[in-house]
Amino acid sequence: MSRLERTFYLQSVETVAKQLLGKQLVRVFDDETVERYVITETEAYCGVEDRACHASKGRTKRTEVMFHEGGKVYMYLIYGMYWMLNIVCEQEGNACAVLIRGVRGASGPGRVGRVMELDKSFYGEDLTTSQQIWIEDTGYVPQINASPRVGIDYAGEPWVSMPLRFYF
DNA sequence: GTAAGGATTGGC
DNA sequence: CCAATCCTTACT
Repeated sequence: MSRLERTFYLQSVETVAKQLLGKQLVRVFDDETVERYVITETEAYCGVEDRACHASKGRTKRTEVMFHEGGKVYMYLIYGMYWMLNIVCEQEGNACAVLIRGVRGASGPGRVGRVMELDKSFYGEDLTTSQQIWIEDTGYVPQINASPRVGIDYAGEPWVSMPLRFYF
């Protein structure tokens, strides 16, 4: 199977979030062990206007990579213990990203980061060139379901109600 | 410098 | 229901 290239990540964040379902994350660990994880759940975060998106806080050291062109990894620590894996999308400056909320065998974004042994060191990693993590097409196109995003009540309307969580 | 809170999880 | 645990942001 082939690694997804730049053009895939430059599509709209909502499109990427849906298209990532069924694709597989490939992770090469330090001991050269290779593991593949099929993506089963994602959420789209849409730039500086989306109050649920960290980029709405402005371009800071933490959110910097989200302002780059699509295809890079945005990692951040939540509740002092869970590393979240996000994929930056769209053109440079749009500040959009897709949160990987679940893979086959690991339901929940915190578990995804733990199972794949991801942390701050992956911040800014480029999925089109990295030797440690990338995404491949499987040819499988699942039936997609959508619902509001989880854990962003603070964002208020209309963001809290928008169906930007996708799963199958 | 200090304080508040979070795109969660697992245990009581 | 609630503690764990630490980084980022907001304010003094």
